[in-house]
Amino acid sequence: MPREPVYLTTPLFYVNAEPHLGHTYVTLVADVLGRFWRARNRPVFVLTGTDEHGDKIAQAAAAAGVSPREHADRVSGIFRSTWDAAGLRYDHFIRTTDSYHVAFVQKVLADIHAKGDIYFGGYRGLYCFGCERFYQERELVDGLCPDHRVAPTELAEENYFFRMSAYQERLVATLEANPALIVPEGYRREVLSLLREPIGDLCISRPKSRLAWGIELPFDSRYVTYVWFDALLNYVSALVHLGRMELWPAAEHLIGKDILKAHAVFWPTMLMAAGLPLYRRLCVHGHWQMQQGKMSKSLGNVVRPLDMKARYGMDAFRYYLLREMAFGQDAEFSEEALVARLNGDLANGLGNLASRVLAMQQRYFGGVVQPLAPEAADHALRAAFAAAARELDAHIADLAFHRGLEAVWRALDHANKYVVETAPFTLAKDPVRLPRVGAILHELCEALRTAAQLLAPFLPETAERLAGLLGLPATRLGELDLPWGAAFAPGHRTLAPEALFPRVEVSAA
RNA sequence: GGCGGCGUAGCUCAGUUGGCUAGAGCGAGGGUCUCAUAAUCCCUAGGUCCGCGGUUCGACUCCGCGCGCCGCCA
Repeated sequence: MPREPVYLTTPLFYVNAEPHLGHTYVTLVADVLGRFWRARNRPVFVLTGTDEHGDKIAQAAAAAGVSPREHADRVSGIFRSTWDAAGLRYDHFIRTTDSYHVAFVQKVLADIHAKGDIYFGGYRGLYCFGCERFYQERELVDGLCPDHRVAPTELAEENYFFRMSAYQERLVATLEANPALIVPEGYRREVLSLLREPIGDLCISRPKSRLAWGIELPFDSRYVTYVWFDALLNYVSALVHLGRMELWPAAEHLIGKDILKAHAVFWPTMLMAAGLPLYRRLCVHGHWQMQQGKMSKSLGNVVRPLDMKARYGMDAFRYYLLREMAFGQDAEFSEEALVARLNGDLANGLGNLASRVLAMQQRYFGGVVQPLAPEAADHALRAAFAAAARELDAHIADLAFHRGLEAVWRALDHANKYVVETAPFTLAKDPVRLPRVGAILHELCEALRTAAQLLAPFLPETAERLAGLLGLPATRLGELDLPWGAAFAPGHRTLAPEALFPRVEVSAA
């Protein structure tokens, strides 16, 4: 049976800032889902990249005394190298300045123009030359530009407009017919509520006299295309370029709630105009609120992923982000909470379990795994892990990463309890009971192996290390996916324990 | 101003279609084991479930109003 592919996308990151927590979170989610579905034998493709056109980029480049292209090259390179260094995987990295992307955007613009869904029209508004942008009345302070404190000029400008309004009705009908098109549910309702009002048409051009750093309109060289029309098309242009359009209907866009409207209104109507099917799902996450603590103040509240990796290890950082945020809702970021998760869940929970099991295996049997002889408590342990596996799958399909991890930890907690209740360290004092001790430890090795398998998409380094300590140096999850009892052949040896997660002292900050 | 979300133990939150004495984790306090990363395990919190009304045999869970945060839109 052919497996349905999963095409995951992150937003294209605007090259006006270096990678911070928001960029990192969504890229991490793409990485985790990619690993998760690959492990379940579904074809996966992950796309990320950078958005490089526009006013702000041209300004930043000018301020730095370089060309827009040079500026974009530099920052785009930082994004790419950051994801690589952080171990966040993607299959293709697209830049909106890539020639194939530019060509594709122009082709789509030409097609929609020819079809009659792009028209030329006038626009009149209040323009601030300092900001190089139009202002709404309500944005002004005492009638003045809030930044420059000068009165904006009333300016009339002619531009091209995309006939977005023509697709409003169809979009509403589509959303109503597909309850899972936008998740979590709250965001779908928000979009439907937004669509109760006329959405109007979308201005998609800027005269070159005002902005030259963009993709030229194929039907009028005096203009470049503006923002979203350029950036959104990346999701398709990359596939066209790579000859992978069979992935298109499988698209699952991961975005932050700040760009919901662009992805839930602009993008679907653009696809309709372009004659393409809609994406499968739009997955909207909340924002990380920065705690105004002393730690982050000096850093300007910027959390840099590689700093976190250096300080706590990438897996601990990954675990914290996934465990602490309910996908869709806002969450607060704090290093104290990260350390609490690291010490409590990772070190005391998972890490310590591995240590005690491997130490006993070593001490009592020289690392050699003994035969199984399941009793009631053993069956209960197995059941706990079987339940965790089921719950994990259900929660991840729902993007509830925090619930999925919680389910795995319930099983790990059960295993720690099992150690105390079966007390192999006490039984070991009586040579007659040694076979039972061996059987208990075998059960626990299976528990650890199962944990490694379940956690691999979330904590890839840890899963690999744990498998190695168990004497199963398989790096591919499939090799760990065995029936309980099948992983350790007679004579199999485990290694001496080593701390998976050293505790971090709370005062260190 | 319109629409939507949220408001549950110190903290972070669960609480399916309304129903037995409202739960978990962390923190805090007490205890235990000793295999382990001074870790594990056990016990302990008596919280106006934002407030006020209403529907109901019965509401944290439904309805209305109000208050407080937050978001989107105008």
